Amino acid sequence: MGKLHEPLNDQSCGLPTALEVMGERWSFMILRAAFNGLHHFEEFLGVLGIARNILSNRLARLVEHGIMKREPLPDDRRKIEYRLTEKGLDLLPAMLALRQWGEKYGVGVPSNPVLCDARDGQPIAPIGIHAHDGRPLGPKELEWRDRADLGTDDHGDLPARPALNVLR
Amino acid sequence: MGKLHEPLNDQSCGLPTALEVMGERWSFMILRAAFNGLHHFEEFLGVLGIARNILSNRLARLVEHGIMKREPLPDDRRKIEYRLTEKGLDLLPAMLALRQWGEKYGVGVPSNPVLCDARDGQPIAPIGIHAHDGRPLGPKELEWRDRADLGTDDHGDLPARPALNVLR
DNA sequence: CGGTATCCACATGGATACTG
DNA sequence: CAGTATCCATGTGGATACCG
Repeated sequence: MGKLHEPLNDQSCGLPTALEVMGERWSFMILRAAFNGLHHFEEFLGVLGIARNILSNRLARLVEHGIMKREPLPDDRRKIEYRLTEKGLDLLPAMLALRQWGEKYGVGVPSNPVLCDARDGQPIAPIGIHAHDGRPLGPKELEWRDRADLGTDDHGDLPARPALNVLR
Repeated sequence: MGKLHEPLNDQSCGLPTALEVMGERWSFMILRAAFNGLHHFEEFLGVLGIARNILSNRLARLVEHGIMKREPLPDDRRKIEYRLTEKGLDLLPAMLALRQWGEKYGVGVPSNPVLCDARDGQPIAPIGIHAHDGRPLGPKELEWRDRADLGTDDHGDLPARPALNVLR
């Protein structure tokens, strides 16, 4: 395979950065399991049906990237807990957005469990794009702008293609 | 490598579905380029620095999955345009969520171009989780609930782990 | 329990040449 | 221009045995 562990050739966009960590399919599944409350090596092993060496490798990589932390339990130092860090928890919106897309276009089976507002017990709203005033925005109300046009100077991301011309 | 093209062993969650399509790193990068306005084989080729055969393969797969469509131009049938479908466009929130995460924890360079509200020109709000009334929710205001508890019956996703116990 | 260490299968990816 | 066809390198993943 190509040079998988060289950083992707793009320094100015966050997407390649995210991909470098999440680009491996098992990392995603491990994260999902972690979000659903799994903490131990053998739990992941059983639930995911992943090989030991791969699980070991992926957990180590997630820890390296600061997405999960590894803590031996005080009572039995052989027992180890893996927990999401803040950085890992911050992946929740991305995970949910992907999951919702998969539910919309996949087999069509809404999945379980459902993430709910703890206060009223109601399911959360679909992840979407919102203006700063909170109004939800459809793809037609969006446009690309150069950051420079907003006041701050910056470098390019992709060759300037300011229009979301994907929509006409 | 394992059986990469067997569906991931989970029928009731949308995340594996999404992963099956987006799990390949190049697919992500191609999608990003498409969202930024690229439409042609050689454009992708030049911008992404991907091998011809891989690009060909990934484009075909994206078309297969209904995420992009391939249309020969009426004037010159050799020229082909690749465009995002509705299904592809619906990946935008997930892409943005990942990108924002990457920007927050990556090299820290905010990327270009910036997606803005076409009406007021202001950058969109960060992708986040919202209650049905629109109020933004932090991780501590979230909890997992079984779908059955909401009225509709359903099957399991992962072994029942209703609590987002990741947060305490 | 939570890993390493091996060994092996094969998918992904790069480079390059060729084609309609 | 938009691909195929080939060849080859290596990363990902599975199975299994072993270890502290």
